[in-house]
Amino acid sequence: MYSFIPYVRTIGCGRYRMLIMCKEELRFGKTPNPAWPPPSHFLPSQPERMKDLSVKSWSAIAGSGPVPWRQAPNLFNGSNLQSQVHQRVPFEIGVSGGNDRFRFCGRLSTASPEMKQESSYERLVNEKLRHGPFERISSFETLQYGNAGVNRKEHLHPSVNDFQQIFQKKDSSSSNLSLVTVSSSKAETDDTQLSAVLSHSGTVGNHVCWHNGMHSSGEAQIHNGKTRGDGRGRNQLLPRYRPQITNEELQQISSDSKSVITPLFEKMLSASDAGRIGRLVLPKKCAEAYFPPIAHPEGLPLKVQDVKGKEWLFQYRFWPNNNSRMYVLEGITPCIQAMQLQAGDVVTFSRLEPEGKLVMGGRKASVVPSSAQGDEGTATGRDTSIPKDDITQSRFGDVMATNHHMKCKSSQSIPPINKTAKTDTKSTWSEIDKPGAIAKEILEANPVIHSKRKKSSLGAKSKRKKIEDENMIELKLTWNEAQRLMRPLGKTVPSVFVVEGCEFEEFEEAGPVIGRPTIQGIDHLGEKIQWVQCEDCFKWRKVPADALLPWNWICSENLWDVDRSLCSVAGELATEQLKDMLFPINKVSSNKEIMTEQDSNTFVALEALDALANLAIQGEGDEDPVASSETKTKHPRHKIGCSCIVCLQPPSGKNLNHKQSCECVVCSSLRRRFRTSMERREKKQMEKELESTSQNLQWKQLTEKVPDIDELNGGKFSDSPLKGQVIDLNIQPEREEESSPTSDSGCLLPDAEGFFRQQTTLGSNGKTD
DNA sequence: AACTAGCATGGGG
DNA sequence: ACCCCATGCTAGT
Repeated sequence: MYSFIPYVRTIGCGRYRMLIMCKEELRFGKTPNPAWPPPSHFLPSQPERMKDLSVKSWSAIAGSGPVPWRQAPNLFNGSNLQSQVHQRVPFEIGVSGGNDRFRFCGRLSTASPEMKQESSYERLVNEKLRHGPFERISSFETLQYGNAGVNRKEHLHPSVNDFQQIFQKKDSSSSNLSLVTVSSSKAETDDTQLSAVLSHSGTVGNHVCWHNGMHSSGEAQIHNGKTRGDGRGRNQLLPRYRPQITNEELQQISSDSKSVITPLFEKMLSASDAGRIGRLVLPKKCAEAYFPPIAHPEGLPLKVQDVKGKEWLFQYRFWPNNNSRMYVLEGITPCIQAMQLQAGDVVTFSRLEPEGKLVMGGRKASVVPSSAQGDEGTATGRDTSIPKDDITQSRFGDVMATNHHMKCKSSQSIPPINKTAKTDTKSTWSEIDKPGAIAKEILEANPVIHSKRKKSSLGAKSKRKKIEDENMIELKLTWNEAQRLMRPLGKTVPSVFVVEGCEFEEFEEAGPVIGRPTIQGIDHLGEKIQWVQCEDCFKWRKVPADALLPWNWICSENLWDVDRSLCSVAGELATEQLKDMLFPINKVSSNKEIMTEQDSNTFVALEALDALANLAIQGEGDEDPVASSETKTKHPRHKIGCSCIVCLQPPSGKNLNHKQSCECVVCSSLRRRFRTSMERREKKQMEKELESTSQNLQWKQLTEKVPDIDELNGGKFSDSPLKGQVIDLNIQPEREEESSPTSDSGCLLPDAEGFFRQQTTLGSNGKTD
């Protein structure tokens, strides 16, 4: 089996978790697939349920045709269905059965010569594929039409009956591939064009793959007299919008056996989508393809049914934006809430046939389409590494493929290839993630991963977010680097608990996620080494620079210096040397304080605190309230001075584990930090005060010389408070002072206090000794 | 002041 | 260079 199962664990550190992959596997993943896996790899044995599905999909296609927008008019309250030409986007359906896999490139709504045309994209793909084992992939014209009894001319105007007849004629036992193409134009009625590319393989166990296709014919939607196509061509939905409705979802939606579901598109909810504003930004292409055409920004009320059958009324509209449009669905909050969706989750839009109802579904980000979990190896002709920096993309491209086999492996479902062409990093989740663990992980992390764009924003919030994201990346890398530490250490058996549906492995004894902090250094030979402190004896030992040490590293684990593998052996690092290493810059000032081992611990603690404060485990309050962190750390086996993340986690505010006089590592470090921040704050405040005083003086002198504004206005406003305000708002220095110090020191203090109070509970008034 | 509607911005594809 | 779209911003309510 074409397996690609990286080592993945959900690592819990409070509410944070981590995806870790084995380096080997990552390497493997990054390696461009030298050859396309044999077709069989892409076509696993078809689960029985897929047969049903294929039938369903098939009938859906036959029955209604994959019209982009076919919602019954009564579904929108507004009856002002524009009569403008509204280009319907064709739906392509491919069928693969057995080892055959076909790809249909044609756009049958257009004249036949165009069927032969491949988009450059398709060409690219074909070129690529033709050199691989996929030579079998058929170009459109090689497929047979004969059985269907539809000649090319007829393609343009078949009736639904044609469809049905075609399918009735289809010998389902035949292993031949039949292709039915239908393009229906009913311009005389509603200008609706119907087009579809259908294919069917009679092979037992075949399945219908489908995806939404769009015309590449150059026909474009027209609105406001403008062409609605974009420069890039509208022949494909972005992969991230391709529907990946799971079988379960499909079944849920089409609980009525007579109804069939046509997945249209889906979208991951952004923060603003899921926000209180209740506006879902619709992908333009999807909106134009599948929603009713709207000519005016006010748009239309749109009835959408949720999977439970409940109907919602949204306002489907657009905003003019840069000579374009932004389509939004307004009033979605109740629906989103009802579906318990949030940012990062996915909303899906489907059409219920034959009613033509729009159906909106939701998928929690933490839910992996079940078929993606089990149907490994159904990959399309795609390559096999994870674009590390584009997991979402990968996920979308790939889960789709494994997802109920509904997507045709056609030109348009191959963006991952395209991606590959660019990045050479490729993978399918199915290949990677047999149990779906990765996908799950990724999906869970999606809000973060998917926030590329969020980073782009320039607002303060976004900047903050960006910083946070960057920090996360940094941490991630660090953790990736330390992945070996993340593995269960020897005999350690983690206890597993579940938080918000996510499994965490808690290493009660083997420690949490971060390895033993070390100090990088250079030994007398000039070689890079690192110093590590024994957890038991606190002596510093020299280990190779590349040694990755468990958090609870002790002397006996000193494999590199057997002579110093006992705690009883003296350390080779003098306190003074250590101090130099720790505080190289503050060498002079540090003379004031004698560096003690406690201090070094504090330093480590500080560093770790800084880096990991946000990661600190939240779990608190369930500890023995009597126990003091001085005598008992969160880890039973840990001792004072342990700088592991768990031990560093200060006691909660609820448990007064620390007294004001507490001298433990954490308390003293926090005390020191607080002192520093206080000093800094006072200094800043003094500076500000000085500055403002001088500015005040200057201002006074100025205003004394400048004629009064009242005088200029004939004294009309001499008593007006506006006078002061106008001045105030524009130049009065106090204004600036008001904001600046507040944001500066003013914030610092509460922060420090809050932090201090919350983290150390050294006193309810936040005072320090 | 809080909320809403809709435009503007700008990073990224 | 152009377009998309997430989200900021702000006038209006």
